[in-house]
Amino acid sequence: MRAEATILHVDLDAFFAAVEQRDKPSLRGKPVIVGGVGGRGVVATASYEARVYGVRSAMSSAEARSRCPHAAFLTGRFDAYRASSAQVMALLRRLSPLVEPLSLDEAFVDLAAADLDDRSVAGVTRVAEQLKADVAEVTGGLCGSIGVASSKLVAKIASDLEKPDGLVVVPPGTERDLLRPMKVGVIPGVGPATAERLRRVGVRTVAELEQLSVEELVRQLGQAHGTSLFHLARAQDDRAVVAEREAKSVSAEDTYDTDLVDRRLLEGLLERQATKVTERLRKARLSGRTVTVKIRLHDFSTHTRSATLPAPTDSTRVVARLARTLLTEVDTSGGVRLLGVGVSGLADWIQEDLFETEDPEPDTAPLPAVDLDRVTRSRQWSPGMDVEHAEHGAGWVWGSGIGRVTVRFETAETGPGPVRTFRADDPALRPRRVAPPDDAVADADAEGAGAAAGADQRGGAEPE
DNA sequence: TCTGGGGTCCTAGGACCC
DNA sequence: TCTGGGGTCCTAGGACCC
Repeated sequence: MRAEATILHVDLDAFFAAVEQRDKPSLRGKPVIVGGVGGRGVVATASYEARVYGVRSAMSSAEARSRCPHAAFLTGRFDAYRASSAQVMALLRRLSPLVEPLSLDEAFVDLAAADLDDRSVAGVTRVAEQLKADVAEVTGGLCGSIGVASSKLVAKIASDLEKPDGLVVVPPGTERDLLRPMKVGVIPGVGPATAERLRRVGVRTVAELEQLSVEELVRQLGQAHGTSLFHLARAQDDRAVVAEREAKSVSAEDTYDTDLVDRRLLEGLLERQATKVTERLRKARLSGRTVTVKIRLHDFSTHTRSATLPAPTDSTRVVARLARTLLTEVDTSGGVRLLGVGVSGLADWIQEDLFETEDPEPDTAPLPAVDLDRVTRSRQWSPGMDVEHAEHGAGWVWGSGIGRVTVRFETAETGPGPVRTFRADDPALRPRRVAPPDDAVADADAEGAGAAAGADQRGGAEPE
């Protein structure tokens, strides 16, 4: 928290809907709803005319339609939104080099890094008023709401106070008085689950939140969330405006209008998503080590399965194959409503390039299928393990825990491949229950056996 | 016609290292 | 022999944000 109100938060009003109304004059003054129009769509943005009818973001499109049947329902035109967003962000960067976009329609600007001679409340108010005028001009009439304060927390809350087309500057020193009467939910990070937990200990407002000790908050909400909320309740917030944030993951997911059961269809859809994700990775010159498959079943329960490769990849083949294998770990026989593929553990593609070999198409080398029925020799075994841990010609197989078997796909030709853990009850695994071979017991007893297995699991394979 | 899609961050447990 | 302790990596799930 600084002595001056130099953190500015801009939030474009009903952004997607506003772009539509700007581009299609016939929609102006009418309720416009942008979002999924399919059977399972939800509202991304509702114009203020639609909000009158109680239509809100994240509401199902079906409900929105019953509340406001005469609204224009549109699927998003994201290229148009991106273009307008870029215009606004460019404007912000002219104001200050320190701009942190939070999404297409929202950003923090650090005015302390701006070339400003008057940082008084009156001074930053003039800056914000000019900015609003500039936004309208460059975008062809879009409105934004602005909050300016001594911290990110208060600037963001302030930008929301007079929406749409709002401007609130919070004078330094008055932050806590502003927050105290507000519901705890105004604090970013306090969603329905946290609000409910707090309600159960008698806390509804920020003033009441202030009464809780840090120990009590940590007990209720965990270390990170508890301590952070303790400080935010007191308007203590030193988070910096960070201009360049690196992506941590890239993913694609789709919800289907009907629950899907057909295995081949699911695999095909997974493949398509893997293609989308890896194309985006390559475009961003990124690659990643961890592949995650997300599956939402008919009952809306959501499951993820992930596996980490020994080296980063941006290969469609590798990601698709691993995704397909991961899919087998979840029982989808009841029907799948959502399927998704993500890649995380991102690495800089350029850096990886330095280690590229001559092979122009390393992706095309097929990974060997590990035939678990032919697993013969136990590599590590400990009493009580459900599944034998073994190695065989096409790959290493070993246990990383009771009831689990980890396989590394690796051959002399392909080198280290993906590592994946199967559950003992995985139908794809069909482990044979065998007595541990003598040498495995000896290995397990021997000192250093664990270390050797660990090196392999790291994707090691490199000789020490 | 309940409940999108793209993300981020945190927790917790197990394995493993030193 | 009756049992370390800190740190990291990995996986699964959940809360949250726009």
